[in-house]
Amino acid sequence: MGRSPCCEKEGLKKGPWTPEEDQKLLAYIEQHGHGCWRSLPAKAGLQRCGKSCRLRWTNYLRPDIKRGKFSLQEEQTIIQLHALLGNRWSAIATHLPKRTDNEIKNYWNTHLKKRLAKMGIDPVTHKPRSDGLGVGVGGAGGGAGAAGSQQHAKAAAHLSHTAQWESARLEAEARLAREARLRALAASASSAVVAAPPPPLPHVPVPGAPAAAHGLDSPTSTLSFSESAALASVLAARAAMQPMQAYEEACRRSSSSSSGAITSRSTSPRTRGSLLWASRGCFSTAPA
DNA sequence: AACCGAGACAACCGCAAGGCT
DNA sequence: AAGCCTTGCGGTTGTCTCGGT
Repeated sequence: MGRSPCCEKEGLKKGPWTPEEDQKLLAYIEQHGHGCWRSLPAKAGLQRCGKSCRLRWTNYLRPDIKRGKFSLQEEQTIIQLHALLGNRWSAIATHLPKRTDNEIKNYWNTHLKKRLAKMGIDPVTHKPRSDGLGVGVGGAGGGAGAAGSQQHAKAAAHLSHTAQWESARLEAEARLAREARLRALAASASSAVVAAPPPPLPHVPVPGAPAAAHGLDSPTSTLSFSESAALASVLAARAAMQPMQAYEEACRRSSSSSSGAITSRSTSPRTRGSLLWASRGCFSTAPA
């Protein structure tokens, strides 16, 4: 269980990546694939550690990444999956096409967590806070009274069981899918190296459509469409017990004061630059 | 115009799992 | 079986920008 020594070397650059570095990394991966990350920086002429290169590629440079604000559908998916899986961002990213775990994690920490807290929902347990905030917003039963609380407890027990089962199933499915993908990659590796095709146009999801229905894997996806659909059915069942209407209502209220977007600020300059760069066709498919 | 605090997000750090020798 | 190496993951930090004063 050793630890990667790649970052211990001296003389390696850290901090934000420059466009030149991005270009070098992209060009190298387009031509050769990433191969062994540890040896990549030297081959690509980068003064970075392999880990840094891998992160940059995974979270930023990959051509199959969608950037920009999250849709309401995506937010709901994140919240529901977080309720099921907790902080397992990679598993959550599996069900959000073209989103990276890092992006989802950041979005949760900077937006969703705060908003849920504001609504009186504990972002960790996804249950209404005991301080009385957010009445009628969270909880399966949602109502007051003995019958309501009994129903709530019943539903909570069911959810707990569902979450445990789903968590174990996800792990197994992810493992199987990963193996299948590796086999497929190995089979196609020889024919996918030179002459990368033109970059695909960014996929624009249909608002309101289930993520799985896009038929596309997320950047970190390890599950097939049918597997995603299976989880989607679980989510749908759970959604029936979740106060998502209240959440949507809260979103509408907040969006009316923040220009429709969930964020109070529009796309950041950094993101704007990335989008501009992507739109110029700097991205292209590359063997992973 | 300058300063300051908050928000947003890219990037880093350290740990753990799993493969390979 | 044991140790090393690579990769993946989640938590945290650093940096930049914007809005308010």
